[in-house]
Amino acid sequence: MMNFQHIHLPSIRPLTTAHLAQTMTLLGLTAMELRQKIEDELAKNPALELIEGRYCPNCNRPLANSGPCPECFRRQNESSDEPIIFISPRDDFIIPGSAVPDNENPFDELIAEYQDLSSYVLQQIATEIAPEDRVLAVHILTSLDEDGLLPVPIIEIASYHHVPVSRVEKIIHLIQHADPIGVGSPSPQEALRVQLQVLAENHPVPPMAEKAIETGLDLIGRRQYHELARKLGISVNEIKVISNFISQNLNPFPARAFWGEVHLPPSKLQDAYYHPDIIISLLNQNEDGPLVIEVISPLSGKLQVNPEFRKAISSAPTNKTEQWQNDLEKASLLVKCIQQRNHTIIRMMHEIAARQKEFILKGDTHLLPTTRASVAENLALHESTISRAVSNKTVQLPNRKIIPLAKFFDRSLHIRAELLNIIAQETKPLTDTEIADILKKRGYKVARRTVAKYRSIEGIMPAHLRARFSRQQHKTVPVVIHAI
DNA sequence: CTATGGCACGGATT
DNA sequence: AATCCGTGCCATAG
Repeated sequence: MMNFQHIHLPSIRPLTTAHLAQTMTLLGLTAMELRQKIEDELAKNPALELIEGRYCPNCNRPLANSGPCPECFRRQNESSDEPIIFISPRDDFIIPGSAVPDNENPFDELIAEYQDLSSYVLQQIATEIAPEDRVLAVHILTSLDEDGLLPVPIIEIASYHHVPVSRVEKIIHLIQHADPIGVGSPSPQEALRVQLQVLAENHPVPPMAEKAIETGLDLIGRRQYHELARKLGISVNEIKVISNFISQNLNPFPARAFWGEVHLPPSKLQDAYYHPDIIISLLNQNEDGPLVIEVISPLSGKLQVNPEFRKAISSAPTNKTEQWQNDLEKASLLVKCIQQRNHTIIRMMHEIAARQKEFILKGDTHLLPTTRASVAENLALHESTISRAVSNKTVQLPNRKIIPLAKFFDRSLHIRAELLNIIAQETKPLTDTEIADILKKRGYKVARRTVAKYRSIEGIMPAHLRARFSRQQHKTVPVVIHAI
């Protein structure tokens, strides 16, 4: 049923245990980790060679420019509505917002040139700032770091332009309330505080959340709920609600697409955001067309066993032959394993895309609960293979949000999304039992107790605490700022 | 008496 | 084998 004949990849033969072991290891790596690994190997193994330049990783033809191989692309495009899927070398990502222009240059030109975070924000606030403050705004915006925070002290900006600090502060205030909310804040705390305030205008927020952010963000980060609870004089559970709420609804780094549920060390998290492992987009922005799936290969050159080395091995000095032989084997093994990895990921993404196209296009409510095991079964792979392939990886969706690949396997996401809908539309605060009933009517059979759990996961407070907020008019503010 | 959270159990998933 | 998740039961708060 699936046709991969157009993708030229090595056939799958019985593997040696070494082969298997390494394939497994590589499969669990993110694109960026793989890149590191390859660089390490290149450095210490003379038998391995990277030919610089652009080659199609699927058919090995040289390519004129970056992006997909036109030949492979065309061939797949012919086969109707199947997803178009290929390995895509991308070592030169430019992420919107990460480019920090040199602010020596004339500002307006820069703005025109960079379609990035700075100009995006400036467009929003342009009409609200006095012309003479424009330079200030641009200075601030071009000084933002890649997280959307302002690393420069306000005083410095003020004295540079010989204006009072209060005037700079006023502009920062404006910037902070543009989308993404909190951008331009001097610290994560500040960004969270602004987001919380804006959110509180239209939605219930947990009591004491602001206090918690101010006094104990680091404690929340380290999950030391007990200590914070003591400090604020509230229960540990309330802290948990606050913590959930923050990670679900707020974003300490306004320029980043997601934060929270993924508990990776900061450096890994950053990599995950800037370098997704897979990119899904639409062909010509057409919602009815096939999905285009790029499996990122972190190096653009061609990785191969150095033919010179292979030849030279017969004339190796006798005390080195064993060493060289060893290098040669390891090199060819690595190359094979990387191909194997790509092949597996491609097959898996093909399967996932076929099952979850609705979710990819329309969002959380359309996720079909799926297990890794069932995908494994369909592809005749072992469950642990899929587990490896899924873990730690991130996907960029057509809406440019980057999510963990594991989200495709969330058992309850669609129900939680529906629950979010219900609560967003409620006129009076609904109790858990009532929500459970509504969900049941809509085809989701869940126990009342489970509704409570979902609420907690989503950082939503119990009915009696939602009460006093609920009559507020609903502006068109999304319930969840940086969900997905 | 009602709504909700804590704990713990068992089955599914990794 | 270890972990995650949905659920039932019970205690507690309002």
